[in-house]
Amino acid sequence: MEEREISQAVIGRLPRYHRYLGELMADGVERISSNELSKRMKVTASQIRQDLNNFGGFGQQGYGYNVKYLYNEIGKILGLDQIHNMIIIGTGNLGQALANYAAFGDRGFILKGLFDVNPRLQGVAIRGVQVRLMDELEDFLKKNQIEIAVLTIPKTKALEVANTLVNNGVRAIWNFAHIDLNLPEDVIVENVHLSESLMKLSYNISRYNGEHEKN
Amino acid sequence: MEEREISQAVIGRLPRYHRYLGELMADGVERISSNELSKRMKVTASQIRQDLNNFGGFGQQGYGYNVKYLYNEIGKILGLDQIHNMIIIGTGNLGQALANYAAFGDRGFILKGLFDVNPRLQGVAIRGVQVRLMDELEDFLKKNQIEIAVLTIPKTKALEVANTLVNNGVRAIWNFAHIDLNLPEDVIVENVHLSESLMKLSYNISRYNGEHEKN
DNA sequence: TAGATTGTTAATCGATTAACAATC
DNA sequence: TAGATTGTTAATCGATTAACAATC
Repeated sequence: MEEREISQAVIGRLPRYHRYLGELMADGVERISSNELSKRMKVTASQIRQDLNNFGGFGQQGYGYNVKYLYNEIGKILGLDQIHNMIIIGTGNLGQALANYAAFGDRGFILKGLFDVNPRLQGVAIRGVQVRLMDELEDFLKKNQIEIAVLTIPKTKALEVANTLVNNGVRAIWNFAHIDLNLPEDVIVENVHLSESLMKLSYNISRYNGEHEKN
Repeated sequence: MEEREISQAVIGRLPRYHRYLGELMADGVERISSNELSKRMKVTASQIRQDLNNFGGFGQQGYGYNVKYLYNEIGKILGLDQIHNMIIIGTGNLGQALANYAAFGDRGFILKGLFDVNPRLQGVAIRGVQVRLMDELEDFLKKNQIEIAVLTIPKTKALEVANTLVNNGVRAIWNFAHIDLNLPEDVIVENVHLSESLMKLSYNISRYNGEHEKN
């Protein structure tokens, strides 16, 4: 049962395929060839076919791909057909923004709890989920099966909290803290480092200004 | 003056070097070798040296790198020594979260304006910057030199607003809308597609559950 | 059947790693 | 000077693209 790893480069492109296929579906398009999709997405048709064939043959020669079918299949590959129980740690601006982002629920990411250190937030409810204090976290985790935790807290507390999460069964962390969490190998960490994203933007501005000439 | 492009793979790593060097500085570390940094960051020493040497020789044989100097040099490469005037379009939860993120200011990203369609937000101030209605946007852009616009609005309006921005001198867009903005080549777009990030997380959970076996 | 388009193998390209001479 | 470590060239690895036979 030797299984070749699929590269993160490929995985990183799947959500974008999924998005485009969703749009095509909404536009009532029934089928699409790799060539036409390639034009819309500005990637090569070759890459699309290679990427998809990591997971199986979803198309048909001479026809192309059925949009709805491919959309669903990619959804399954991404685990969007499953329910994922989720909590958010840190109910500041960013935590609230994510809590309010209803679209996550549509994709099977169910918000089960909100936590914060600030007692003034205690009992406040966002989308029907009330904010709990951090000292309730461990107990809550023992009583509820939580798969994903969203970390929107300052980096100083992030590692400590992450360890608590992992020790109580959390399998995956969506990390917005500006720190690399060093956790056991089997814990999935997906980082969103906003300041690093802004720095890349900044670099590219300077590049266009010609500030990177070597002399 | 032929200039070889530096790959986005390299650029993508610079902010992380910068972050680690900042931490080393805070810890009072004066110098570091590529080898020791490689252990901390879990990348190869070779990659660190190759990456840095795209921009010049910042180290010294037999000594390593001066932490503070390298931190500053990478900061310059990333354009963090420059002032970048910035506005945020869409003052919902996410827009507010970003507006409140004070650390951006420290790095030279100055919040000059906030805009929203919702009249109830008009005049509300966040960090001393008041929210304006969208119909003031064009006039505001003509009167102020804005380099970066943060787009935290629904995807339906994003492209239209982006065009207005670009037509009025905005050079770079930090795009949080779930859409690919097709803009002129010289406009820098840095996408933060949160739902795609969450899908990657989700894929990796399923992968660990062994749900991706081919049979 | 003829045309279209996939799935897949082979070729190319680029990025990462290894090795080592230069030099502090 | 001897030891350490860079800067840089060469080797390897992996990802992307091209090509085309298989097949709907």
